[in-house]
Amino acid sequence: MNRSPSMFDVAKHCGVSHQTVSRVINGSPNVSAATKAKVLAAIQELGYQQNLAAKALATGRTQTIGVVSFDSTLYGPTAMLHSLQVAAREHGYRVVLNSVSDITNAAISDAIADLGNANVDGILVIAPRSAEEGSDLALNSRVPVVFREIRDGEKFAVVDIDQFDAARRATALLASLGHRDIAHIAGPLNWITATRRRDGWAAVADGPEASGDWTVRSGYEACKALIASGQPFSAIFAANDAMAFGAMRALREANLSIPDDVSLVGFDDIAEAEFYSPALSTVRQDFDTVGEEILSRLLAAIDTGSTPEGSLLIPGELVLRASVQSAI
Amino acid sequence: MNRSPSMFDVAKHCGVSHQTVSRVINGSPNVSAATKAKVLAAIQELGYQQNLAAKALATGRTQTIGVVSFDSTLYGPTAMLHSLQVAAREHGYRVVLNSVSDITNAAISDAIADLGNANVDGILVIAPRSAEEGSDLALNSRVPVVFREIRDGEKFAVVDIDQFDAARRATALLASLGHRDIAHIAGPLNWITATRRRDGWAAVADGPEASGDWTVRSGYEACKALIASGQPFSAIFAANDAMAFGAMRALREANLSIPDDVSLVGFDDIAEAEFYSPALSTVRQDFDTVGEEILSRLLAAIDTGSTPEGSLLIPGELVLRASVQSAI
DNA sequence: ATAGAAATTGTTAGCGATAACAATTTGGTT
DNA sequence: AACCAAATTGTTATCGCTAACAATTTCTAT
Repeated sequence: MNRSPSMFDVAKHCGVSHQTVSRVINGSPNVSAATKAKVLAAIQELGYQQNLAAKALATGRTQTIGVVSFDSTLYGPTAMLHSLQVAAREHGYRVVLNSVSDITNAAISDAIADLGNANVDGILVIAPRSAEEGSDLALNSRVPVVFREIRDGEKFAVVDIDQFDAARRATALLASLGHRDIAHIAGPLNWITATRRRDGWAAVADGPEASGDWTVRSGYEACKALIASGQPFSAIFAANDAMAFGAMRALREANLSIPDDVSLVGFDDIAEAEFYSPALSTVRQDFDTVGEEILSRLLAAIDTGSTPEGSLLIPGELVLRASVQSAI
Repeated sequence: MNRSPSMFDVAKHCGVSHQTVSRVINGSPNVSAATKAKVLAAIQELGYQQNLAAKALATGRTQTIGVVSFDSTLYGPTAMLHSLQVAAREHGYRVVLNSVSDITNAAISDAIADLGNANVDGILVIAPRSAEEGSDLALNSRVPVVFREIRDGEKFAVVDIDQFDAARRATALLASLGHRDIAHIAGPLNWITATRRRDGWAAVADGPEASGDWTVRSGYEACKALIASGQPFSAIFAANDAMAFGAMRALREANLSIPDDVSLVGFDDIAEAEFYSPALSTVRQDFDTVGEEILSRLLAAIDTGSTPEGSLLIPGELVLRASVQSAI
């Protein structure tokens, strides 16, 4: 079992110094074409691969960013991670994942700390944040951190879709169609995202409210509860498409037609939404832009050695489909 | 800008040698309780964090596995990655992601090579594999690699759901209900998974066939094509739930009732499937088990320094719901 | 031809940890 | 009290790379 060749092996193999090999690998301009070719050939021949640990130790950089994600197959976290990966690869950065299975501040702090000594150059927290009171998020990271979501009052750098505004506009759309009683199926209210969307709804509408946990089933149950409550409503704004889909089933079972009896709006614009019956009106979130922006803020902080600051809110995009109708 | 404290700083701070600090950190049994406490206090006070790059350089281990995943929000890859992360964390391993955006052998080879010099202890390829002819997958990795899917003829270690068998059983179920003409909506046939499921269907049934790209829309189009072809069928086996959902819409538009006119079976058992109208019969894949098995094979190879070998096929689980009915 | 500048190469010293071994302290027996 | 073994600590070399500087070669202009 012979160990992998090092720079010295390559250097010896073609009669130069290891530093010259290093120069070739790192694209230094001051290497003659002849030696460069020689070195490259030796690298090829020996199957040399750079040892990143050694490089990291020498430079203090790893070209790796840590990502704190949420361990689930929910659409939001999944799509966000996907977009981020694409952005990271484009910028030549690797991604180390550290997902939390619950979104408490304690769990997220732990994840950040763990990534901190995994020698990443910076950290991106794309996991949803908890709305529950309790301990603050202790951020004693030596590397810059950018969030996708922060609590009111926190001063960390953040890039997100403007959840409140998007929800407000979605609800306002229903109101503008003449709906007076607009119900809401909220997400789990220990998620900040869920509270933002709820608040956006509440800023415009007044109507019955129930909450689920983002799943289809919970949307179904929540909608049944809304119906059973006896409170009138002619429209529902659901905090995500999956729950809206569950609501569709509940409405159908109650012999309520969409959109004739009840207009319905979701949130996310998942691929299926267009194919629901009827096609679902919803809010599209541009995760690609969020990914690019959040990463570029982090990279800027890494390069300048500064602490990332400021917040960027990207508007959601209303997508109008057959599930809404004028109330008149 | 003072650099992070090193072991030497901690050692000096409490008057021991750096090696003793190392022993405390790595839980060596031969440290007196008194010094241990002293060191721990100093670590706390200085906010010392271990430098993983240095540790990796010294030990040759990183406690990190590389994962080659597929860059998408499709259910399969997403769920697989999720399960894997959970398993990795349980075993104390970090995950470095390197996703490919196309599944050619070339792209996957590159991703493996890149992870290879990212100093990972082992590599897991959970990305779907391409069925297209062409260059073989060159596996010149210095660390062990386990796959989630291999081509016939490849001799790499592999752990997967038995796609062929699951598809065969799903189709056989329809046949046992008296269906003679069972159509198939295949996935993209440049995916091995799609060919396996198609082959499983073809092993039992004979009927019209169309193929999509896993999306709802493509299932809708494929089903319309099946209907337009005029060939008779009383059941459809779709290669995933999303396409089955698209097919539902096409059937409804053609005034065909499910399951009275056409029985329908999908594949994946996504959360929504139970709430389709009618609820969709499908095949559930136990990704958690795949994740655990694939990881434990890799870790075994890492520990023993051996090359991983052998294959494990985990059966899919048929889930029977309202979308199928006897043909009689 | 030759000095001086520019380009190219080589040498040495860390980065922060572990491994292997050496040195010291502690404890138990006679 | 003296001695040996066991437990605890310290010392030095090393992992593979880059940074900083030193040395050499090559070119250009007189």
